[in-house]
Amino acid sequence: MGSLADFIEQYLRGILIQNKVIELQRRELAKMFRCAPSQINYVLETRFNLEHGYIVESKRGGGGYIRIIPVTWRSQSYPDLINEIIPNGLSESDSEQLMIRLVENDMIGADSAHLILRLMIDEFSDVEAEQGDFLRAKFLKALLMVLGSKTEE
Amino acid sequence: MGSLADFIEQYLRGILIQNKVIELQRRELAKMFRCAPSQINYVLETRFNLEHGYIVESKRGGGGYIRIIPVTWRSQSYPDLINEIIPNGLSESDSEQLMIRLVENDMIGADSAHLILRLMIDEFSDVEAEQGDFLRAKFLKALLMVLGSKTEE
DNA sequence: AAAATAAGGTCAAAGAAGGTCAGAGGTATT
DNA sequence: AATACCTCTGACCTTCTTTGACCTTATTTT
Repeated sequence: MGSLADFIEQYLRGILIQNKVIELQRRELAKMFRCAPSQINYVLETRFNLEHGYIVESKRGGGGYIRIIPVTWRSQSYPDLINEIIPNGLSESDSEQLMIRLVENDMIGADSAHLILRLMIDEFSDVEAEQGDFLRAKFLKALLMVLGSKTEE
Repeated sequence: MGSLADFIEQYLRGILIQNKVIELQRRELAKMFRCAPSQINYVLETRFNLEHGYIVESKRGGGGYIRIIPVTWRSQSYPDLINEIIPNGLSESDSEQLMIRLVENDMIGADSAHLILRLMIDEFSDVEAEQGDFLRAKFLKALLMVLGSKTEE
């Protein structure tokens, strides 16, 4: 049943109940669980990625660390939803159609939609066609991720 | 935990909250932190360079000193400011530094910054280097335009 | 003016983290 | 049983920090 990865995951989740953010050293954690340091990376990659609602930051060298920051989305599986809705490339006209749908589905306000569409057309117009489509998609995806996160400032 | 460089950085930032400009002696500071004088240069180069928003001046010889001067962005209209701030290309580490400055200048919340940075790295990691830098810059520009418009949903 | 002294600057090398990836070994699915 | 998927490790890589030996510049003393 519980694999080592599962235990490490549980341990980290436990800490996250008490703390808003985790900051730890890969070496130390690996030592604590008597495993290879790269095992920690495995746990982070498979259980604490953005889709799962976590941002992982790290620094190498002396004083290095790994930091885990939870993100809350407006709904569970929000990232999945976005990935479902947005294709890998968006032409200008694709973008327009999609923005209309997003407004209809209450994912963004009408005013924002106009601005976003304008930017998707203007800002990326000087980018080579295929790159542009690609960038538009990436941009919209990321934008929705940010807008959909309950980070509140 | 924090490296020595981090502590020295903290110390200097603390002083900068009280004073508009810092003037200090490398030798003294090194003695205070019991480290090699060149360590001070390291801190200045990595944490108080122009990209981080500081100008460092110094003089050698008797009566020598090191001066740290914070530079602030000229406040202008939002779109102009964005264009002024963001260069044509942003490497991953450029992005990190810039995000820190954006937070320091209250242009975005700290939580959003972490998320945006993660997206800027993840979304373009499979793009060829130079193109990636270019796309990151475009991306951040457009993103700030949307986030900076208070259209409310 | 020359010499001594008092700063700060540079750079390479060692040390201290964390990252990556292929492959071995398990477990589950069909 | 065969295949596919998940876990785990170890060898090797990249990045960040810290120090020390040596260099340059400014001031003060002789």
